[in-house]
Amino acid sequence: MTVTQAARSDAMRQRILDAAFPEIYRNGFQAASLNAIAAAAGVSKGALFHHFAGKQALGYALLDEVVARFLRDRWLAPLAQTADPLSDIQACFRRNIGEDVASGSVPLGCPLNNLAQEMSPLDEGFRTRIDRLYTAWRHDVAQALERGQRAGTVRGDADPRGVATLVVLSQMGIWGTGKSSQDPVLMTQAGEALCAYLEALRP
Amino acid sequence: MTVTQAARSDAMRQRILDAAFPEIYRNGFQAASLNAIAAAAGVSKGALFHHFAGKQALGYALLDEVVARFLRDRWLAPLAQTADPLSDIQACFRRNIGEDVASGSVPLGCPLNNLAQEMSPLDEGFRTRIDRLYTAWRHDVAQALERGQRAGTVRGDADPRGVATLVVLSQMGIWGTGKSSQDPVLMTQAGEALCAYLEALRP
Amino acid sequence: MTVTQAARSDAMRQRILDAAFPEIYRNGFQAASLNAIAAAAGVSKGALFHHFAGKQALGYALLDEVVARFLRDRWLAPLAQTADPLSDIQACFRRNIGEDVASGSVPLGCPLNNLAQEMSPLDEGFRTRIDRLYTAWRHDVAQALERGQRAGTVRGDADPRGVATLVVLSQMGIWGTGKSSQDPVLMTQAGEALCAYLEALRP
Amino acid sequence: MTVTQAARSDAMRQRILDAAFPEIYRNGFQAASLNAIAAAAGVSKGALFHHFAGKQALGYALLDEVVARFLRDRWLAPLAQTADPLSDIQACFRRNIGEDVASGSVPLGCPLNNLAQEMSPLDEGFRTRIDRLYTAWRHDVAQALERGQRAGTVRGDADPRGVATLVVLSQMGIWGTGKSSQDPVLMTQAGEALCAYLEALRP
DNA sequence: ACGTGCGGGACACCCCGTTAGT
DNA sequence: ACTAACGGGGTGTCCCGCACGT
Repeated sequence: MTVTQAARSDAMRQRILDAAFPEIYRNGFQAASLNAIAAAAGVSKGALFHHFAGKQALGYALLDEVVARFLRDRWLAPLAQTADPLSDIQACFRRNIGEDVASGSVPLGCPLNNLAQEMSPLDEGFRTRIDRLYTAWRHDVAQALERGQRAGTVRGDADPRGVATLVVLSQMGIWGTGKSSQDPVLMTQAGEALCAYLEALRP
Repeated sequence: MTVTQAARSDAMRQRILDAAFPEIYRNGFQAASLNAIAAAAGVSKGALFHHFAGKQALGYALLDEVVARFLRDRWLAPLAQTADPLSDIQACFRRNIGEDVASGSVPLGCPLNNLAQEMSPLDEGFRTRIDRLYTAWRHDVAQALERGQRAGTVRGDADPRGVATLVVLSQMGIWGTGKSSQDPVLMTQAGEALCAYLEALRP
Repeated sequence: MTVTQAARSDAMRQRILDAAFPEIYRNGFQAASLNAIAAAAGVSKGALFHHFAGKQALGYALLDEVVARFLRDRWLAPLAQTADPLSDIQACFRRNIGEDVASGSVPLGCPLNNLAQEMSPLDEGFRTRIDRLYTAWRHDVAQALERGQRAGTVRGDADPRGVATLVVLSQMGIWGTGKSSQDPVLMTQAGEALCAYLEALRP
Repeated sequence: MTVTQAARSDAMRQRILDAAFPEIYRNGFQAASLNAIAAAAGVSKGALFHHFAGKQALGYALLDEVVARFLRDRWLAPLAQTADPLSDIQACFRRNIGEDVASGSVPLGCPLNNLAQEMSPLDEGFRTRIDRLYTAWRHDVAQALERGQRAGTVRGDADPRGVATLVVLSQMGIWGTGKSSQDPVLMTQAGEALCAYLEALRP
């Protein structure tokens, strides 16, 4: 009983977020329509407004909850405790590129990068949240590389933070390339170019 | 008479494009307002629709003319006939990053990349034009690298196309990083990470 | 020919104002619906937006044009050149009260006073325009009284500006009384109380 | 227990009314937001609807309780048993005008008059309640004047009801004038014009 | 070639009220 | 007695594009 009301509310909130994600992912934040999101979620606009103070708040929640989880699952978790970060980073890129290519759908790029490019200069709240995610990303990659250096799987003279910056930056570029080229070969080739660079960091 | 009329017409067309560029650069294509563009150009909306069939056509023309020229001047021309491409690419990145950092304004990223991220998945005409520009970019960089290999300034075992892909992709990533971090240091650091990578390609 | 376009435009603008007046008169400015106004005028909302930058601008124009003319015709013109202002002011009150009572419709009060009560504290632009009208009103009444003093129809020891203030203030109060009482007798009695006061100002 | 519960309930009801008064006073009844009122009262909307059947009922209660008390304290009580009504009415106007002027805040007029102007033509329930208050007001002033006539402080040939009507009507007008002019001098001058009129009613 | 008037539609916002639950 | 989730509707704004007319 006590669980019913609160649980139903959270479920509806989640339904809205789940419906908002693809809508915003496809059309961008500004062009996304709250009407469409509400319709996709099977929710009235009143309910949407009840759960989120406005479009901005919905976008913030999307970043803080959905996109952050997306990032954690796809990019951060695989490196959490690795002793051979170069291999795991390479694997991570190859796997994610492979999945995107295999899905065959129109390449929509990286959800986080999409929001970053569109909203960072327009809304400080967005920018802060996005920057926090990218900073965490770079931090985790750098930490993994340091662990690799201690484990002897990464050259000691490599600069973990510089490499981490380039890895994350390359992720942006690779998916951006895929988006405008719609060419799986080119995207794969871009990924391999990065992997080759990483290969050179082995002892 | 005839030449005057035609010249005036072209000038007005150019005024519209020049006004459209910052408007679209700042707000994105979809969020940009034709009213605002016409007002900024000091032109009636009738004139705008006379010169361009619609918003889409204006965007296409912007890409084909303004953005293409922008790309040529800032990134392609410096590599046109170089015999030491690595140095020139490094210089190019450092100069462009330096200018952006020095300008001190809110970082709006790369105009071409902005349109690529926003419009590539939504409009095939945009995607084609954008892809054409990026392909040319990669091609010119690859050619410059080959020239460097022949001149002995680039290691012979480097893959010109792979490196070119990574160079262009890094440009996307560096400016994307700058946009969401608003951190000149980070952006500079990212540029240096790329320069270090290029340094390793010298014989 | 040359007159056609501009004339049609002005006619439509006037249609909108004419439709806006009763809508705002009845419901107040804030509660008035632009949808309803556009529908009553037989005009699309796009056209409405073309002629007036927004609801506020429509309200301003209504004050500056329609209400100002209303005031001039009903209250200012009759006193324009009178030499016996007390009689003319009394006649003016009696006539206007009589018309309102005879119309039999629900008493909606004075359009200017309605806007004054609602919008003066909320919007400085409204307040300024309203104050300008009331100031002109008081000024014209005071001038008429001075003319009467020179003509010997008004006691010389009367204070024209003080009396004018009370006359205008009474107009507000009389129509306010009529609105809430919906009692023609009471409204007439209020008018007569003012007339009696004015009567005491004769030499 | 029972008394505690009932007392708490009444206290909450009062909190709502106390929060509703300024909100409606400032924005008008129609533009006032129940959400804002509930928030200002620190009460959930459910509680609000528990105590009042709807917005209308809340408005009625506000008139019947808060505004009526306001009227009684500021305007009726001072005349309750006076034998020199003219002086007391003058004093009442001067004090109330003085307080409003001294407060220095944006002049929001008379709460009762505000509701009268806005709601009288729109809602019969409002109109009835407002009319009742104004009728009582006029009645009390007339009675005080009659008392003055009997006490010899008011001329015997004055018409108590006519004068009372003009007094109340002037109150409306004076505060209306203050609202749109935002000019303390003008408001004071208006009050003095009324006081001068009353002065002429002394024997 | 260029300007104006105008149309239809979509947008985010947010309101008031009810119902299911505590 | 009181709360929170939720529904449906209406708001002002403003956009893009067309059809005139100059």
